[in-house]
Amino acid sequence: MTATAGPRESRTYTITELAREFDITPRAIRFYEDMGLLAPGREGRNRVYAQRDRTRLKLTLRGKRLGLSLQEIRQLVTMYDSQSDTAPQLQAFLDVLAAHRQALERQRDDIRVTLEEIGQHEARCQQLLALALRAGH
Amino acid sequence: MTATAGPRESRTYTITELAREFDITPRAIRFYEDMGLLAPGREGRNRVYAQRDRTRLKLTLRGKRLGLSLQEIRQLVTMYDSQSDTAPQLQAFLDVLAAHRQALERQRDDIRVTLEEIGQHEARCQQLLALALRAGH
DNA sequence: GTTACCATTGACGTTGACGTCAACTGCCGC
DNA sequence: GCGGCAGTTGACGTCAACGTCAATGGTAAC
Repeated sequence: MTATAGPRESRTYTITELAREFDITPRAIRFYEDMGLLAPGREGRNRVYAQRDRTRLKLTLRGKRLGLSLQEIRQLVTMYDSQSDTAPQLQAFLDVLAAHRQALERQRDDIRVTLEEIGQHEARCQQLLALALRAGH
Repeated sequence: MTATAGPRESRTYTITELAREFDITPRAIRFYEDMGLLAPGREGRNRVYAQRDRTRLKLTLRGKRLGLSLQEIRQLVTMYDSQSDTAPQLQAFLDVLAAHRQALERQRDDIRVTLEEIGQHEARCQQLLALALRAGH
């Protein structure tokens, strides 16, 4: 079996591989682990990251880009992973999801408005630039 | 003139008024001033905020919700305000705008993806919740 | 005129998210 | 068997964004 090691055989990653891929430092990745966001396997003392860890790291960085704190990200990621089954748990999960949905929708509106404003500024700048070039000519 | 003081007569605001309106502390508003984001007038020692200041504060908070640092916000706001007129200035402004547009579009995509995921989780939770309630009955 | 209440100005404290540095280990090539 | 290099674990430093506290000042109410 496993002749020549197929391509989707659950690749693993080293810490610097992930660091380079996502353009962060190994220190940051270890810090995320301290914060409970990652739990990679070990090979001796060294960390080995599976696809699952890589995905969680990706989610973490996306959360950061959205302005979430690491604690909030941990809440979300662990809730995503853990299988809740009792009704109160599920309801609590739904509440958290609704809150995040609301925050994201507000943020989406902020972005929409800001993009519109940027468009206006760009148009105005283009006009002024054309004028300046014609005058400078 | 100015009988009964018309409504859009360039109202001014006190610091706590703005703080309450935007649900932040006066301390934060003063801090934004220290960072060069606001420059309210004075009446004796006390700060008086005009519409212009209120707008800048609004922009600041929106920038914060989008994850910008106060320094980045200052760059943007002061560029918005200052009238550039030379061609290099205008070009630099356009470059900054383009960079921010790109960042915002990426963020918008992040939000879109995250909202989709939240929707999936919500649907799954609803199903499980229905099951749990039926079982618990 | 004195109490009560905002507002202001420092100065220092705090929290989150890492950076930096030191001391060590394990492995690889020669 | 020895550099060299990646990785690890603490411990401490740092920076942004405020919070908190003390001392002071104006002013409106009583």
